[in-house]
Amino acid sequence: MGKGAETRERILDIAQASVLAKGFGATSIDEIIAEAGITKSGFFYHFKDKNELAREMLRRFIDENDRVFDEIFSRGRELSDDPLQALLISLKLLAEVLRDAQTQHPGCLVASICYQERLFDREVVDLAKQGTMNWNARFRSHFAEIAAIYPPRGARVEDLADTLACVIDGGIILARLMNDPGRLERQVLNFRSLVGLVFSPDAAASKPLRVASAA
Amino acid sequence: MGKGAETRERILDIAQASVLAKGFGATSIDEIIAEAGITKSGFFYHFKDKNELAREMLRRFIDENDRVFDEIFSRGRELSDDPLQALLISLKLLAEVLRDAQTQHPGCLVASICYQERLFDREVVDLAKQGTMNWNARFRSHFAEIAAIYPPRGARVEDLADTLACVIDGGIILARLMNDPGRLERQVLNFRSLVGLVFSPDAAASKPLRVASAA
DNA sequence: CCAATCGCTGTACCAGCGGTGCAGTTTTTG
DNA sequence: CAAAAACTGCACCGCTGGTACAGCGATTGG
Repeated sequence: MGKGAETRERILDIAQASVLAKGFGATSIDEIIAEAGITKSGFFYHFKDKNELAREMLRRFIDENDRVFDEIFSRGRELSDDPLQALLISLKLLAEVLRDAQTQHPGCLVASICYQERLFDREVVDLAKQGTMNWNARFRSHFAEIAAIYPPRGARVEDLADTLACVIDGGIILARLMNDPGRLERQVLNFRSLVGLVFSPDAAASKPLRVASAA
Repeated sequence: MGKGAETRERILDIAQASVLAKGFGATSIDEIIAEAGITKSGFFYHFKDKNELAREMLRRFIDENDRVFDEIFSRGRELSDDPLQALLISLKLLAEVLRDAQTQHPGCLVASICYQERLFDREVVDLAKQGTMNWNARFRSHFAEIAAIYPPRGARVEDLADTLACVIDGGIILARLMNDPGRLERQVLNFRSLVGLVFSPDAAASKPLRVASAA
């Protein structure tokens, strides 16, 4: 890596940490260059404006995210031949990864961008959109594969992939707002249980210990 | 309503529309006062700073939200004595309201604030937190009531309330990002199906028409 | 070895933003 | 009719993203 690329990466690292901690709008260029030990001219040599910074950050973030997810879901496949079991394993791994990642930086750039749409240009928004579509497609095909074996009950399989995206994005918001990192993990695990319920071969799979109360 | 309160409300209306459309950071005071037909001094006569504007906006928003939700969930109770049926009815109504409200204002202020935390002071964040806690408490007690009659299967009842919040917040993000308003409604309806599954008195309740495929 | 490119620095400047201070004026109301 | 409320007008501040451009040392391909 040449010296230029090195500085560029350093800028992106600093910016990403700041954006995830306090949002894009609250992250000033002056702040970034101070921490990076460069001048304003130096910054604009690498990025023509703040939009380009956002775009490159998002690209990196999505790539890294895809890498982690690929690992999690191929690991699930490794550990079980059954697609349902594989998914349930992967969801457990996902919950753990999200729990641990939270101490590092508890935010989702995509959602952050979504809520400040007008600050960004089309390219940035499209990138966020594409990233979300890719990751939903992954789940949709996984669910379709499972549904071919275990007839789903109750829920619409096509919407389950979106539900997972919602649970993660919503979980991040909840965990942040409530200052309770465990909430995100619990939500993913709860989703996992629901998936198990939807595709359970028979109702007996999770028969509860009959509650001795009303009705 | 005196003239002062009238102007104040007008400012809040304009600000809210702008914030929901393009985010808090992208909403400038100059813009608001231009549309309201007042001067900058006039604005600061009503609100000492942008934080106070955010706070009052949020207060109004949460109150209005609570009002709508109260109506939806009391309507559910009216239409059925059974708490599970009441909730399922309410969730259908909720899905419809969210679908229709989206053309009006397609955002959730609370999440918007969460993602720009550092722009706001403690008071604003606490207000958002309190609002979310109140609305989750509502669902938690509703679910507890149902669980006392219908033993839940699979999912943890304590987390289901959070899941609904996640589905709504996440659904808003997804609908915005994908420019597909229907997604939010589908997600709430899907959640409704999952609730039905968790609390269904017996497995037969939603037996699917057996798929003639693999396995 | 030298010239060109790379990777910056330094300086000067711009408009828009949130915000302050304060004196003065109109409008409302008890 | 006077006091209080609801503003206006203007000057000014620091920070922000962003532009323009001249220059300078290190690296590198011909």
